[in-house]
Amino acid sequence: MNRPERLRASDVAYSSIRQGLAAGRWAPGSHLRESELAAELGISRTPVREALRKLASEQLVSFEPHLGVRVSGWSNHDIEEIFALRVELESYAAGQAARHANPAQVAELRELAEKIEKAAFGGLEPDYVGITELNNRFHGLIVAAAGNQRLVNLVVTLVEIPLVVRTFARFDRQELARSVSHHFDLVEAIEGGNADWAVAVMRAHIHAGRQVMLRRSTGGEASEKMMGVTPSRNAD
Amino acid sequence: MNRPERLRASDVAYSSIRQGLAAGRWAPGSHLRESELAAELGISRTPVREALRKLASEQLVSFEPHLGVRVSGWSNHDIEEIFALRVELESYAAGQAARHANPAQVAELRELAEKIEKAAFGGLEPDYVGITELNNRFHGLIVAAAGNQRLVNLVVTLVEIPLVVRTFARFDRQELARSVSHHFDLVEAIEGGNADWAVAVMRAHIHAGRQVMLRRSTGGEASEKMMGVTPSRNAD
DNA sequence: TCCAATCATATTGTATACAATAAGATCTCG
DNA sequence: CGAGATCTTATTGTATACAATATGATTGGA
Repeated sequence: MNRPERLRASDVAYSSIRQGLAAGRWAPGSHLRESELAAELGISRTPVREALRKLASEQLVSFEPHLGVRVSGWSNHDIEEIFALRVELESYAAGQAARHANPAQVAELRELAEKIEKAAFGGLEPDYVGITELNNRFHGLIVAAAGNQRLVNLVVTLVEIPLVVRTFARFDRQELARSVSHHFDLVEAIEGGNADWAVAVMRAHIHAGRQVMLRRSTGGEASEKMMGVTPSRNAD
Repeated sequence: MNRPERLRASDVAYSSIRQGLAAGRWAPGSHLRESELAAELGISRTPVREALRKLASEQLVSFEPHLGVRVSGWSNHDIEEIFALRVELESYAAGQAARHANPAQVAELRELAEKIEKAAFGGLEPDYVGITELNNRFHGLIVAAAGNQRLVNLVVTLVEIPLVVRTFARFDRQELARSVSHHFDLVEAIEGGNADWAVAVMRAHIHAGRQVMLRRSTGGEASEKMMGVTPSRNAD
């Protein structure tokens, strides 16, 4: 029935390395060697190279000729740049979603907003992994509802970065409550077709997220210029 | 003194193919064969593949597994998407430029605006190639003056598309005059640090450009869904 | 004659071998 | 002992050979 769907080795390599990056397997600044990755995946360097170049084009790793790729680290400056663009692009997306979203999309948005609330406050501790996953789907759906495929592509590469930095573990209960509240506001604005409201809420929502990201990193461990994740090995 | 600066074959391939795309060497939809390009450039398929994948990540060509790459065509829908994003991103950039641009950048902007005026109206016929080149530098400088490197990356990939479609040949004298006027307005707004003004002018400027692009293509040759350029060969 | 299955061929995908480059180690000379 | 040049080695860059896949032609049957 469903064909074997033979995967290309380069796709396997891409997914695998990308997942490793998101999981914080390598410390920011680590040098990724093509042969190591290839050996581990049981394939040759060729598809690994292809995967690494694609990841470089998404700025998840940095590439320098003859030196290979390094895992990108995210300074406060990077975070500022990314959130500044998210404010513009995602607020525009919210406005367009308010104009174009269909009832099914609105229903799914509401469902996601409720699930996020449950993941945040349904148990004794917030389920950060669940929140991250659901939040990405919520934001992704709004961008998709805007009906601009290129916008989707742009935002995906911007949003996935903070994901690497385990965003939501930085939120305290009050900040989580604010975020949840924004989500319901967005659903209401979009459902009502009120683009101006949707834009305003989204701008505020992203600004609030930006604030959390910057506050924690500067106030935390001193002089930690690069914010990454705790590597499980290969810290270089 | 200056080291030989040995170029990598993949970079040569990238520049060469990219230039060919901008020059309209292949019709939209054409199938680019790795071996052909490799033979022509006197290199192997490996660096050609790398170059093609990079061009695919910039959406200058489309890639499908096992089928290779095709030269992208630009439908009205594509143009709409691209200009919608340019309105948001470049107007934001203009606002930031008004806040952060230094006197040297302002001077260069004014110089470029004057050169564009000369290229448009200095001779008997507008120098479309010159206008395109200068206009790209003008817009690029504003984006650069905004001080957000990621914004530069995003806008570059959006702006280069219309370049492929020979934008300025679509402008009549009145439209050229309007465009030139906008440029001087932008310089004045940015020089005065008036972000609100700069944003407004840039939004209007991009909208006007969008209008020209869409009007010509729908009104011109009938049922021409894909807007490309006249291919010099290999129309497939 | 038309449709379907099979096969041939061109093209992409991957592996591997080799070349070129850069970083580090070692050695030499002051 | 230190600084600099040279050499070694690890890693990336490129070429080429081979495998897998998709497209189109051809053939056989209804």
